[in-house]
Amino acid sequence: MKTNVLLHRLEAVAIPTPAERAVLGSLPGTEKRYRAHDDIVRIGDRPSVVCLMLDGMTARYKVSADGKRQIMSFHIQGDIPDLQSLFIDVMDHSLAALVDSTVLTIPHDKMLELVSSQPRIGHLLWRETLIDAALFREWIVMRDRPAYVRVAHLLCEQFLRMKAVGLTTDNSCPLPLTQAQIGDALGLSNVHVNRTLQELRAEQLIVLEGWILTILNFDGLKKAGEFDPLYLHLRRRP
Amino acid sequence: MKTNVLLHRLEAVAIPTPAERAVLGSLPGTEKRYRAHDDIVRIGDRPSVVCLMLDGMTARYKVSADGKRQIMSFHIQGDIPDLQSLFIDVMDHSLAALVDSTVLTIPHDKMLELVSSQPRIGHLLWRETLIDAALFREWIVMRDRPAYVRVAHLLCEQFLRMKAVGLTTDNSCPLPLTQAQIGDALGLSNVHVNRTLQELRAEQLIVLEGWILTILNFDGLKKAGEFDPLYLHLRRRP
DNA sequence: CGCTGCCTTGACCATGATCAACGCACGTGG
DNA sequence: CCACGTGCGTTGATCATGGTCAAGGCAGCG
Repeated sequence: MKTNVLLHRLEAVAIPTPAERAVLGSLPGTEKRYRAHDDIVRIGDRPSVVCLMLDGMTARYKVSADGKRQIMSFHIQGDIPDLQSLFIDVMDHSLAALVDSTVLTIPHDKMLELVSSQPRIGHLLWRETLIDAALFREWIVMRDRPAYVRVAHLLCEQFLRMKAVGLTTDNSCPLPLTQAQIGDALGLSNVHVNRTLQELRAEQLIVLEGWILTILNFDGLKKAGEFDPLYLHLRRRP
Repeated sequence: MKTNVLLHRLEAVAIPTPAERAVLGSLPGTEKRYRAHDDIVRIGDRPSVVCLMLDGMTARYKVSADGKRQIMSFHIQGDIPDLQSLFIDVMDHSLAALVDSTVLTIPHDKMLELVSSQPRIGHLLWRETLIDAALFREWIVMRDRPAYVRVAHLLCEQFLRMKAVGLTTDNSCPLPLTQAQIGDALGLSNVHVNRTLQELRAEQLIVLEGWILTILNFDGLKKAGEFDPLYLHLRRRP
């Protein structure tokens, strides 16, 4: 079932009933593949589907007045980056694949049926969008910290989000981002990202090469990034 | 009816049915007053109510590692700044009154009854939280622009949000913020906010005195702030 | 073999922080 | 009614974080 990634996501918070599982499992959708750098949705679009990420990595972004790309969030499997389009007609930002990625596009009307017939799933999806917002808030705050803190913080966040969906092995996770893309997300130049990563490497906190991040000292990295995972709301089901 | 401000907010998007109006009107809540600087909810709290703002101005904030207050959003009448607590148990930030403010606290269970019995209202409230998120995204992007742009942008945003709830008169709106608070929101020092405001005044774009903002040249201010209101999703009902 | 994309390094520079001080309005108490 | 304190706005001087520009290296790929 392609919607397993979604089921898995929701299961972290509440145990689905058999009925809910059935409805989720029968959600119709079309699998689509995008190449790195492809736009999936563009600012100004009025989508009639949402995208459930199955594989790869995408980013929401805007282009600011001086032409710089500003990344506002990264998305991995189980995320529905454009869920907002269910209730807000016009996209106020774009969504692009950063590496080759697979998404399941699900028509708005099917999603609306889902949240109407299964209100609890609706609430869990609502919750997901609220956590999105929590990440945005954290990113606002982090923009005021020095580059060293910002980079360390981002690495902590990415690792824990990867871990939550089972994409980590030991202390490693995929991180298919160029230093320029990290810069676009943190508001730093690629040059400065490079220098900051070197610092973190020199301190034996991380290894980052070939799209793989390995965290050698998570406590150290957390301290470097002033990182408190509270805002991720990763709490497992009580 | 104290929930009129909420009804008014939702009416901007969809015409409520008589049943919906009735349910909204009978929402039970307790009016509470806060003085300037009071915390309404604190990071780490597990609220059992949400706060519908009736009057005044509040801000969500966190305190970063070096002790600086980081404001992430401003809230005015009709907003429910802590609506997220309906679905996320622990607060990941605090909410404070910036001036003397009045809120209506509504128990979670009443809100849950509301969104269950009136799904369309639920969807409109969901939409409100999605617009919140859109503002957060915009703030992330703006953090990369120079101080002059950031300040102009914030003034545009505040004016339009005030206008949407009917708090403007001609080209003026209340703006009960100290320059230090503006700085906390924009990631600028109070000193630099001061200098930037002087620039905007010198260019005959604004008058800002005694908590009242007057926009002398809205087009000019929009240009200065690289401001495009798309992200506010202020569209009136079609 | 020669692109092209990405990482790396060095030199210089600007935006905005910090520190310090002062003015001014307002409120409070003697 | 005046003295004082406090909060806020204003100004000047200095400094640092991180941007920009420029160049080179290296690996993968057509």
